[in-house]
Amino acid sequence: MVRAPCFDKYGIKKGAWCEDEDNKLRAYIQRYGHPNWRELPKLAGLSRCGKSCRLRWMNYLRPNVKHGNFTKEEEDVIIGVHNKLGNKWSKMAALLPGRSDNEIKNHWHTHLRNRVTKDQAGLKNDPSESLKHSAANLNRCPLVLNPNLKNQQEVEILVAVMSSDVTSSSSACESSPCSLSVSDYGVPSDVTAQVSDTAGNFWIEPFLPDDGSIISSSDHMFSSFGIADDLISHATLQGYIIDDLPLWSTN
DNA sequence: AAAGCCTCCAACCGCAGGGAA
DNA sequence: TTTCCCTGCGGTTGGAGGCTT
Repeated sequence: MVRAPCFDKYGIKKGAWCEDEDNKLRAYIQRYGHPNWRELPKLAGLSRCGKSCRLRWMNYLRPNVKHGNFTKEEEDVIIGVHNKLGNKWSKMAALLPGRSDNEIKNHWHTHLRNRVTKDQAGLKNDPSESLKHSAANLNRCPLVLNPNLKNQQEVEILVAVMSSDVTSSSSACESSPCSLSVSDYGVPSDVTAQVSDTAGNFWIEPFLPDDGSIISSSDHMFSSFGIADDLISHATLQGYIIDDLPLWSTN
């Protein structure tokens, strides 16, 4: 189910990755990080283009990346966000720790699109029912219900804002959800300061992971939490990074 | 058994945005 | 201000494996 390996006219390898290549890429990134994807393949001894390396890392080799079946809860999140924002796979990936945008996109096209089309066909006789249905999808999100979640209130706010009309989100951002300070969410100020330092170093220095999980989360959250950028403060999100917990458990 | 069709997902491609020079 | 470079995003494709006839 993968493309057959081949070489282009510049000697760049394309197609499926072999285990040896994976090991080289993983080892290099774990040791030096990825300050420059373009240079990385040369330095790591890979006959690949930088883009290909990045993709392989983000979709497959990254620590904590999840493979296999999507849970009902994950699917509900995807459907809910898709209802609100359309094909914003990276936004969905930001809300589903461990899932890549590519995987979400594939899952949508192969499983969810048809399901949603069917649902909507069943609801189209009553447009108001359709709206209720999409809101219900979001409100069923496990991140609201997960009892283990530490920053429950923050997530509730995120979901509440997402559930509101997108067209009003800019004005809404000027009101309470976006203007709330870190302390408003119950994140200790000393911890926040700690994280801010870490975040600052993150941009300057190549990361040198202890266990990989930290990399995963900070990389994930800082680089792609576009929805949160729009709707809630970064400071709020940093709470998740400290804990390095998934937003919800998937069993 | 085998030929043709379908499904699914890893990987590729092109473009847009942001930052540096 | 403009140009160049790099990264990330989203659409699309290739092809292995499963299914149907």
